[in-house]
Amino acid sequence: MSRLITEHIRKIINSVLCQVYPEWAEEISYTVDPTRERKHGDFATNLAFTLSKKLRKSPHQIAEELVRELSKVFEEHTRLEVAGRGFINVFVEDNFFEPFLEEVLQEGNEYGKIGIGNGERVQVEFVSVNPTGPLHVGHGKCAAFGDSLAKVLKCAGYNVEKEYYINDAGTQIDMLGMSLEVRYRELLGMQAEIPSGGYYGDYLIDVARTLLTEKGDALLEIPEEERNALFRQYAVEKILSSIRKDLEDFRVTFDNWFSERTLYDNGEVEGALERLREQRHTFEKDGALWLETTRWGDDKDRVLVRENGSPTYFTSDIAYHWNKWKRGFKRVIDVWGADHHGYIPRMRASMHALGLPENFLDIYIVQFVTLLRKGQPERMSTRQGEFVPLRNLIDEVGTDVARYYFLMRDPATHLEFDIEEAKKHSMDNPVYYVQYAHARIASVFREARKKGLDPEAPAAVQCVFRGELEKELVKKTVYYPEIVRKSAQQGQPYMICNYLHDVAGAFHAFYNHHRILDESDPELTASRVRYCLATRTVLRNGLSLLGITAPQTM
RNA sequence: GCGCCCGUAGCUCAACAGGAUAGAGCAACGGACUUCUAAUCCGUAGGUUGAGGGUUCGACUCCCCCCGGGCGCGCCA
Repeated sequence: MSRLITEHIRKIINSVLCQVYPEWAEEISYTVDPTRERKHGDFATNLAFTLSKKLRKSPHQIAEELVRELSKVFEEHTRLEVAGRGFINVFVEDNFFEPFLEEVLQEGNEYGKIGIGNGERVQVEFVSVNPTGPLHVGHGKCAAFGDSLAKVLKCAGYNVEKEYYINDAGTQIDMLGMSLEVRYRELLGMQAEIPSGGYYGDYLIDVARTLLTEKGDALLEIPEEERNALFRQYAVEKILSSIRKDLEDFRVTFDNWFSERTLYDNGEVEGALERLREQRHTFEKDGALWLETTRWGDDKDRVLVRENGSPTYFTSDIAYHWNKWKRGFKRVIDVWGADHHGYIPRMRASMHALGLPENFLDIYIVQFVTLLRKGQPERMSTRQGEFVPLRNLIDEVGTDVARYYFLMRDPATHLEFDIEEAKKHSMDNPVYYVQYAHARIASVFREARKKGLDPEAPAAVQCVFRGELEKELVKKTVYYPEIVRKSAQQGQPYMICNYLHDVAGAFHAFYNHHRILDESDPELTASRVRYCLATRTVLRNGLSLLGITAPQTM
């Protein structure tokens, strides 16, 4: 388990706090952050400001008192000062970082794992695209986000399961089956028209073709009900397997694929309705059964069972989440496309209606992607058949680039993805910037081995920085566990991207100004190789959280 | 009309639970390869954080109002 460097400082401060202001030590909240500017030291805390509210004394005065006490407790190689209106700045000697640097090297691939999740069971459900057509680029953004979020949470100590919910029931699937049948008829030379609301995409022609070769040309003679089921099932099966293939090539995997139909087959939809009735949150009106979602802030109440007796999609979704709860998840995360955000209030309301804890369901909304090509935006919509399949993007820019671009921003914001820019192998491309740093380290290590050095061997050297660039690099490197924590707490993998870009920048600067392998100075070489080793570890581990490769050469 | 998201340098975005003089990259301009990969580095320039109020020691960050953009408001899924 990796240590957080600011936690280390915080512990020291807390111990003093307990002595000086025991009455506030518990409840006071304050920050310990690395500073932006060199003259403010290495870390700074706003403790005096937050205390000043409680103590009704000036921050500056409090800071001075605290510094007097803190100086007694801090190690010798730290210096404290009061700055500005009451900031406490902490200056540390180089070897302050030594144990943290050593930890990176010791933990290797495990570095960055922290325990804030306490092994709590969390489920991340994402993509869950209807098996009615291929994945498009927007789905790709959801896929990259959900997959990476799950990895980050796992790294933070949660027990995470990834799940794909297959909407294999309902009218859309009926439409799909009918559309496939139309394509099948066309192949047999018959006239047929795709029903309105059906699926026009060419992919169904391909499916019809394999259906024809696999099952022959006599399918239309089967009685209607059985035939419909056959076309439905066949279409879902084929499309789902192509979705799986796309996801696999995008390095997105799931622990579980959950079928909506099983909820009906196992009576769980009925069970959920039963539960809602027990909780007395349903009522009948106009021949339908309703859930009083307005009670928890929804705009209007929602229908659970239609006048014709069939449950709505909403109902099976409630049953699905009830099922998640019964499976023992303490917290579930849903990742939805932006077009579903109007669905949030009723979903939250239904969780209340079931009697589930307030924080059980977490919903992330992923905004759309605008794909640009030479300034020309390309829209996507599954129905019209004019969409950009994720497959095309993977083929064109590759999985690494696509994933990075999807992950580098808050998913709640619109993303402009310029394909031409992304294809450039240049500094326009942040993916390569990060990967290049990793490849450079690999290259240095190859060179070292040629010279008979083993860069991976433990070296008996201490942190003594020759210049700010070395210190900056090490400081950033050992900050990695904090980034994992923040990223997990806020559910934001983009923080990993920003951080890695930052580390890569620190490395490139270091690399350009310092000779790493210096035969005239073995000790210097040894310590610089250590910095490289630590940097490589962090780059590699961070990239793996993003599902992006860390290349040896470029 | 109502609800949610967004608005920061010319462009794309940061700013980590309210902290110090708002930072990067791209684009522009000027420099650095007899050396471990120049897909790199160093420097210059670029801002009333959409507008206006409020909260306080302190606001890009929180509250109110307005402007602009996106999305959603089915007994569809």
